[in-house]
Amino acid sequence: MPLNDLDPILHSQLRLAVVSLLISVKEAEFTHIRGQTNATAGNLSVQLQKLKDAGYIEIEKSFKDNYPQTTCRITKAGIQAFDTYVQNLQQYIKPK
Amino acid sequence: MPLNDLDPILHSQLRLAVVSLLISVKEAEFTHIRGQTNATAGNLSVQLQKLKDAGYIEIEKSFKDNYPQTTCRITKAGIQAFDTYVQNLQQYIKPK
DNA sequence: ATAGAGTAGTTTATAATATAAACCAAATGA
DNA sequence: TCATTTGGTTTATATTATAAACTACTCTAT
Repeated sequence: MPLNDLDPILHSQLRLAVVSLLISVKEAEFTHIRGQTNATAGNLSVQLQKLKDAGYIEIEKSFKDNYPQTTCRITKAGIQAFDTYVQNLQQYIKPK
Repeated sequence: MPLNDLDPILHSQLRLAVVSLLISVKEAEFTHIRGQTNATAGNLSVQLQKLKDAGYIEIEKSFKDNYPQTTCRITKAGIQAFDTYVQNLQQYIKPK
């Protein structure tokens, strides 16, 4: 079994954590993701943008209680990419 | 269950492939690893050095049929680090 | 009303990483 | 003999991740 390449968009601790989280909750706010991942706001902002550029998540901006609110949602492509990533990764980590 | 940090030495496709390979075969030559991973020689050279610096592999240089030969072997620390990495990674990729 | 602190981010600069290109030394083959 | 090949290493460059600085508000207390 060959070692397939790992999607570089997902092979990043923070982006993987974000996608992993969104896979299970479907939708989450910036601040919540920040809390769950312990990322700095700047880093999270950049990485969310990359996930959006890759088409793996959607970002919706609104206001909640007068404050800006950024809501993230996983896309079909994101779920698909995650599944493929996990499949490929198994080849690296499963005992032979 | 919290998302533990992933060892940055192992969270690199090529280094992970190298360690994964060495875990299963115990010992391998530079050229063999290069063939299995499709890495360029330069990249592999650098990454092997990093794994050595981290104490995850041993590198032994000798000559075989007049040509230089670089043999790599996993260390106890390498096995331990890989196990921990896999454990932590499971939190990211396993379905919740 | 306004100064100070806090919220929710983005942008930009820097540090770290990965990768490729160039190079080296010796061996082999035409 | 000189061009190629083998088996690498070193160095330069592109990519990534991260932190620091900044923007644009809001809230609270005076």
